[in-house]
Amino acid sequence: MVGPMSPPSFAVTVDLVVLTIRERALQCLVVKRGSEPFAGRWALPGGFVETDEDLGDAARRELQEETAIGTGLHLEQLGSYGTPGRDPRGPTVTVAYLALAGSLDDPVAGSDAAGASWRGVDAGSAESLAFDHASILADGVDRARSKLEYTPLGAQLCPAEFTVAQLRAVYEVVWGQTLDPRNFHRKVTQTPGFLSPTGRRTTADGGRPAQLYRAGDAGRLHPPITRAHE
Amino acid sequence: MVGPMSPPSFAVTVDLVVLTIRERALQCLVVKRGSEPFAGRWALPGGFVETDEDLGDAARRELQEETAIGTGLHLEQLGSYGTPGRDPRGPTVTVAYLALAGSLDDPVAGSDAAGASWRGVDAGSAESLAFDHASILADGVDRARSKLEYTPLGAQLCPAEFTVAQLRAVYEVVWGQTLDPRNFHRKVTQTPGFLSPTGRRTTADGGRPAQLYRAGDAGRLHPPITRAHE
DNA sequence: GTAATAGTGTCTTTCAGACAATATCGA
DNA sequence: TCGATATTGTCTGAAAGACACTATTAC
Repeated sequence: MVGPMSPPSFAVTVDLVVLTIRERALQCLVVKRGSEPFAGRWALPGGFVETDEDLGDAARRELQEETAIGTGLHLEQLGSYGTPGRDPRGPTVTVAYLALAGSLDDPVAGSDAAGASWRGVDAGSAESLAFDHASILADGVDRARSKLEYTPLGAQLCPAEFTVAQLRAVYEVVWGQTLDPRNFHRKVTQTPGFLSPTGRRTTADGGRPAQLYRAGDAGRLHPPITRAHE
Repeated sequence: MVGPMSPPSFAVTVDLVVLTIRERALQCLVVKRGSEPFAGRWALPGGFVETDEDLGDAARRELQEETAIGTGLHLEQLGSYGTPGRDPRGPTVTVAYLALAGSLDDPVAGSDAAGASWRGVDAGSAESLAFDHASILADGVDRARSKLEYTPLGAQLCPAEFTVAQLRAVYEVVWGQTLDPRNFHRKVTQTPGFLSPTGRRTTADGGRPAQLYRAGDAGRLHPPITRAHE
């Protein structure tokens, strides 16, 4: 029997998968790294957790520092990644968070980072991300796809006020399939708590003016919105 | 601008929520701690991650060392917990894993720990767990409840071969609600890939002999099994 | 036979998918 | 007027909930 040993020492980081819809595509917030390792490469926003800081608070702080986005964003823990060697600086575990941003809060500023931008989430353009961030991003997109099925979080990817058609576009882009406008309309308007009507209308899309809604207060969709699963 | 600082140092642990059904109740694997902090208190099995070790591997190793259970258990990452002060030894982040154990592999041995046992998961009996393990356990139970809806993992909580009635008992215990035997039978036997018949029968429960099944190869249930949500 | 559990069938309701028809705008 | 989009409605098929009924064992 040996005496008590001090436990192995790790650095802990948070990384954020922040998704939004732009140009009718699902896009992800990335920052250009200003320092080694991977200086000049694109990566998910994130950084070291302080020892007196909760994980979620660290995620919110890093998001604020690096991209000045998303006060009041819905943040959800996605998973943790600790494969040995994933960070050349030494043993590092990262806790990934997922956030969905409405299409309006797009202006992005860098402060800690050399730059920040949105980019598509398709496999090709994600390949070049630093660390294991391509894999984390893929997990985030998967999670977002699932969340849209059984939660009303699709509304988080819309502006504060939106039409049913805009919400449908979110689903179509995230799921990569077209949905029948009439059945979708029936589904979302008749699910209690999904949408709350503002009474206002917009005619921005041409055609008959559409009702404007904001996100309702439902926590979970019953029954879920179904999609063709592979 | 300051120079590069060494990042804050954390210990990283894994903790396991291992659930099974015993005595018609959902039970959880706990170990009695053999050393400080919380010596003599019950806790979830778990321990420090080595720096050259993947998180999932560490979870499997700790489970093996502390309880000699579960070679070939389904292991799934549950979430990470890093509230400052959660471990009196210093800054510690724990990555929790969820596992579902069939009712047969119950004998439990301690080696690192002073003892190991199953205990009910109800709020009352979980209160006394060390660290923030009561909260982790609650999250694990929540996750298990959800997984039963849209995956065939309920079969993982049964022996290798089981009857539809045994499977139904699993759902009833985990969800805390009774299900109609006839509708449940129709649902699980007609969902492709959920169950695979062995051809054998058992009469252990009295009455007409029941078909024995083993878990099928479906990854996801379409449509899901629904439960009354609150 | 009875008691007990397994399994089938049937009716009703709810809801998704397909799609016709109508409504209300701009040009 | 037309072209575009929004919204309502209708029909059909899949599947859940309720529950009668039959099947097969032990006693």
